[in-house]
Amino acid sequence: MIDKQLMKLRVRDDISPEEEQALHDAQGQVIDYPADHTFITAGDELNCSTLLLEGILGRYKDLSDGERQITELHVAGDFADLHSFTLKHLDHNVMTLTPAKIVQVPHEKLKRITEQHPHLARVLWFSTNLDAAIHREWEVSLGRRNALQRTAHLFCELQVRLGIVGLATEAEYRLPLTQVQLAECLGLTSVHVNRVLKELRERRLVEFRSARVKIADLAGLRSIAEFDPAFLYLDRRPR
Amino acid sequence: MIDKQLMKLRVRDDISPEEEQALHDAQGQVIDYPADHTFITAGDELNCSTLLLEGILGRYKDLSDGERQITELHVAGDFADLHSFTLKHLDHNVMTLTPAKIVQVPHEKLKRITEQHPHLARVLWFSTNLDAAIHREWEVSLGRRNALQRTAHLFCELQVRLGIVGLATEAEYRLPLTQVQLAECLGLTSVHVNRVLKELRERRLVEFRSARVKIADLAGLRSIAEFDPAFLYLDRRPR
DNA sequence: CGTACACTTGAGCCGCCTCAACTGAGGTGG
DNA sequence: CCACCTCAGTTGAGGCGGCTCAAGTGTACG
Repeated sequence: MIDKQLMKLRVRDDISPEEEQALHDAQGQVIDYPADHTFITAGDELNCSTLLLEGILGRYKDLSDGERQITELHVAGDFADLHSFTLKHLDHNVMTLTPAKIVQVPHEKLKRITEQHPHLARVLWFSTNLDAAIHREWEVSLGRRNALQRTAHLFCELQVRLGIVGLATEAEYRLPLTQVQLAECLGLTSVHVNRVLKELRERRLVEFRSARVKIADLAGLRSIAEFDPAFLYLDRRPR
Repeated sequence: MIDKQLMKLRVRDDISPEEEQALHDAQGQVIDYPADHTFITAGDELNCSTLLLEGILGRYKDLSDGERQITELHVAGDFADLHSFTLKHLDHNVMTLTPAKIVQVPHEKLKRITEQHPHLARVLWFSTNLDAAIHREWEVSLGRRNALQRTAHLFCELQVRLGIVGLATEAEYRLPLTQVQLAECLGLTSVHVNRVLKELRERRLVEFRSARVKIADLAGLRSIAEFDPAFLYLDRRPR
């Protein structure tokens, strides 16, 4: 059930059979959520973390004028709030953007892992640092890339991240998000996202339609986005 | 020498005398760097982390057109690249924005801490998650706040972070950054930062001049920025 | 067959950028 | 001691990328 999480971890690190077992044993309740459901609210006291099995989640913050910024997307295999293990409560909300299946991992079991499996603990620590690296890349997009580059960059990022867990090829992947949700990731309005998607289509780079991303020219897409997958740390760490 | 780091950690957590000793013992070489010096470049293989004792550091990425985005500022007491312990190399550069004194902490010693001091390991893990929370707040600023709010928000953030280590009062703090460097944090041009600073001054909220931030109206400043210090996790974590 | 919701497109506006000129404070060498 | 350079900061004029407002189209679902 946590095979996608293991695929993700094993891209970057060795996971021994004992460590795999420890992860298996850490699993708690499995839950299915509908789309558009906020299941963690900023400030809630948390005693378990959420491992995503299927679907797409978003971490987000709302402002008083109703604007929303999604700060990271999560795909199958991601821990959506592993950081709540050390933070105890979150500074942001977490919602489903599509219907989603998750499994809860009690913090008590994570604590035991830190005490009994130091290497696995470091691997989990790495996972939260990878989330931070994704945040940094989004900061660069939001601060310095224009709407076209920013959108292209997000499609490139998701192609790699979904590819790791077998949910994307170089040519396409399923992405059941609305243009409003994309806009909330990109710091744009949905109207402008719509125009950008049109331009990406007309330039024969990528087509986003009916919940699919069809990449016509991956090299070209990466080129205009200045996409460098280094921030996703795809190389293996020495044990 | 690491007293500011301990001040920072103890705002959020209990640090036992043994743990304090372990941190002391982890210290390696002390180095003084001049201002404007990039001492970690993306991709460099790293075997120690950098604890900042004095000065201000910035994590940043450059784009091909010469634009730069600073993704986080570091102040005395911060680990500037504790995450390099799990990442092994960084996806971004780290530079001094002012003259700075740092102490290196070998990864080998951090590894020993994860094996012998699980609680302290979690505290350090927390520190990197706090950096991620700061990244998220900057994403919100860059994505959804206008130039005035964004600038005000940064001044509020630094007031709290410098206050923790005794380098800021509610009324003022030293901040020897240029307007160009501020612009690189804020995703703006230095010309526009200059106009924003003028407006903040004219509105009697905050004055930034000759390396000092003088806060005329902290409540007002926080109000226009919608600043909520919750993202800095100032509450104590149960042991 | 009506309602809701995602998407699409046009027209006009505005926040921030670009380009450029100028001021002022150090620092340095003749 | 001053002429000169450099670099941070300041200000104005004009342009443009993305926003706002508004009116559509398409489609799924009751």
